[in-house]
Amino acid sequence: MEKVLKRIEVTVGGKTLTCEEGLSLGELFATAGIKEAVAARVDGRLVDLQEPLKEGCRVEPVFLDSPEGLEIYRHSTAHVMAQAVKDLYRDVRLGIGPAIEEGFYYDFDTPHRFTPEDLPEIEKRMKEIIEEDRPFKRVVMKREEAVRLFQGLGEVYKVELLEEMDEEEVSIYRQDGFVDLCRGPHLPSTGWIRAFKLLKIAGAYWKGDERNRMLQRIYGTSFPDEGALEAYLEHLEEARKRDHRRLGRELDLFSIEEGIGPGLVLWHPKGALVRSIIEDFWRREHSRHGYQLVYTPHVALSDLWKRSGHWDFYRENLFPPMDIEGREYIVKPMNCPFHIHIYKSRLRSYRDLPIRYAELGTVYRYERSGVLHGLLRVRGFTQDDAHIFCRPDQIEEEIKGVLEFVVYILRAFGFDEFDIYLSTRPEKFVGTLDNWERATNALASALKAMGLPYQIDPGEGVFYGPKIDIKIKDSLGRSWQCSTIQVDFNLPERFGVEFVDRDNTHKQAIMIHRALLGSMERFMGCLIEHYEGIFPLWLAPVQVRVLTITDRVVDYGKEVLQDLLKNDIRAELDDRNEKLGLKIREAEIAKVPYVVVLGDREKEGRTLSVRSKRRGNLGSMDLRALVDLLKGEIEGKVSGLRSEEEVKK
RNA sequence: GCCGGUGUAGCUCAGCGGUAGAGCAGCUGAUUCGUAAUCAGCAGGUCAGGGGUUCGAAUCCCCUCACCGGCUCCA
Repeated sequence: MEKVLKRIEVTVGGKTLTCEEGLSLGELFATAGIKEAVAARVDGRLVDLQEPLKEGCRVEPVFLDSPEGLEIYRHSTAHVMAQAVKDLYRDVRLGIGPAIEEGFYYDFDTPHRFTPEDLPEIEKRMKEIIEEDRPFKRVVMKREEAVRLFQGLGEVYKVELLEEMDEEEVSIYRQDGFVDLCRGPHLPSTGWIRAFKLLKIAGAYWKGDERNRMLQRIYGTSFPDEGALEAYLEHLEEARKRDHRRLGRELDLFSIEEGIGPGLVLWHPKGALVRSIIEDFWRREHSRHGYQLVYTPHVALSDLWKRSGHWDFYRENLFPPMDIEGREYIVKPMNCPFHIHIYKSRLRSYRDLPIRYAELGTVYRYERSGVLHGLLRVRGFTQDDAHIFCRPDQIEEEIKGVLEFVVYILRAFGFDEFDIYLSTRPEKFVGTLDNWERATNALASALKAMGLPYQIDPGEGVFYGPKIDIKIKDSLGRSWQCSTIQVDFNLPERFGVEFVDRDNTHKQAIMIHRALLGSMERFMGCLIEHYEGIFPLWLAPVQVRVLTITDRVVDYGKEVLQDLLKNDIRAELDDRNEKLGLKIREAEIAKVPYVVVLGDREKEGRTLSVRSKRRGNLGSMDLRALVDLLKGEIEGKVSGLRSEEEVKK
């Protein structure tokens, strides 16, 4: 008897089509003329192209140029890598192997210690697997069945994952003899993978918990074509060239010396100059924005830290106490208790609030040795700290003020893109639910009122209160966490931070911690990479270098130098008897934004030949014209990151 | 702290059981030069530190320290 195929209706990309029941999504796309789809979205759910169609579903193709498509592609590459590793080495047990932002990784537990030399071998095997074009086959089974399957394979980590799942049914994927527990979807077959590269080997705790066994992780990435992969590798190279540790040494900005100690920064004159310019700007803006500047000591009695709770909650980050005349002192890990004491040094009226204390406070924290990283993670650093004491009814207004301020400050450094996160109450917390809710709402409504888009990070708040974190995107599109705004219910309680209200009763004040730049160290590290070491003129440690061509013009060079200095331009003179080409080259390498070239012609006509680092030879002009040009650029805090128009404006 | 890797001249690196090398930087001298490297000479190292194996160790082994890539944590 002839089988009659039922016709069903489906919606594809908004259009309704009729087709045979049992047709796969891949076949459907083929008949509909949709090419290059790697998977499909059916009623909002991502599925394989092999899946058969169901009556009345809504289907959208997923392409490689979408984030989901690329993720599927990379996830499939991870599976191929895992197969290659299992093919090449014995006793390999699989951890997890997801796609990540710029590629993928897979964790393995094996007696074999992976070395960088293994990567080409694994890549070679991967290429073979891709060449063989094995289909990724999805199989749905009962969870117990999957447990038995993976137990039989000795895949203890997969079994552990399965045992933690609630689902009755799970899916596994097979290609060749390789089996993996996986939600999917995947590419139709291994042959779809075109360009990939394995990048690095690292240790990683099982489930990210340091109490667990450490697995070996291999990172890799894959792209739709070789060109995109090449571009990505160039991007990595570009980032390497901008590494602030490298530029810090090359530009003589700072160093971290073995004889001083890990995570302790020496600021060399040029780095210190840039830092002091930022600090001057910071102080001036804080005064203008209603903050009062304070200074506080670097050490204090340990009793202070016991009262603040740091002794209990923050012990692993404290430098050990020191005994002075029988009393215990601690090097400060934070500035807040000092600011609280200044607040408490007299009675405060509700009329006095808000009170805002700001300090570039240098703190010391013991950071585990493995986490230190250039200027970005150190043991001694200066926070651009401030604490706002206010009444509960002032929270939202204060938060708005801080948000406005932070955006203003960050923009001055050429950061225009932000990712903002609102972190809510964690499991362990102090304070009342009511307070948490009020403060969280105040943070959210301040963000809304400012029109700043944000994401919620549920449960990621600090134990003492909710917070807003602002991540900046640098010129390479990388994210850096610097700014943070935190409401604190803990310290006002512990220290009895109060004000006398209108009704003559004492009420607890609200305390807000905030840092705009985060720390001078981290912010400078970030700035160096953001600017590629080419500081905008207002920050450049040397703004102009005057170059003489012959000894005959040294006296004119000295005169020009003095004129520039008199006009508050940071200038230096290179009057060595060297060829101009060499002097220009050295100025370029030192990333000096402007050079002034002086020869017999300039001396004769009392002019300057000006060359810009970013724009090349600007030709001849007189001193006044140069100073005006420089002043304009300095005043406008022109960053040069947005190219010509900004400079010409 | 954990996993892996790396420590050789100020910097970047070669040498990987048999007397420590190069380029750049530095110093000295010559050169007076027009928009990214003038030439020559000189000097510079307990091969991270300590211990071991060996007739002999920068090289092989062990320990410590620092750094690098990750994990965990974080301004």
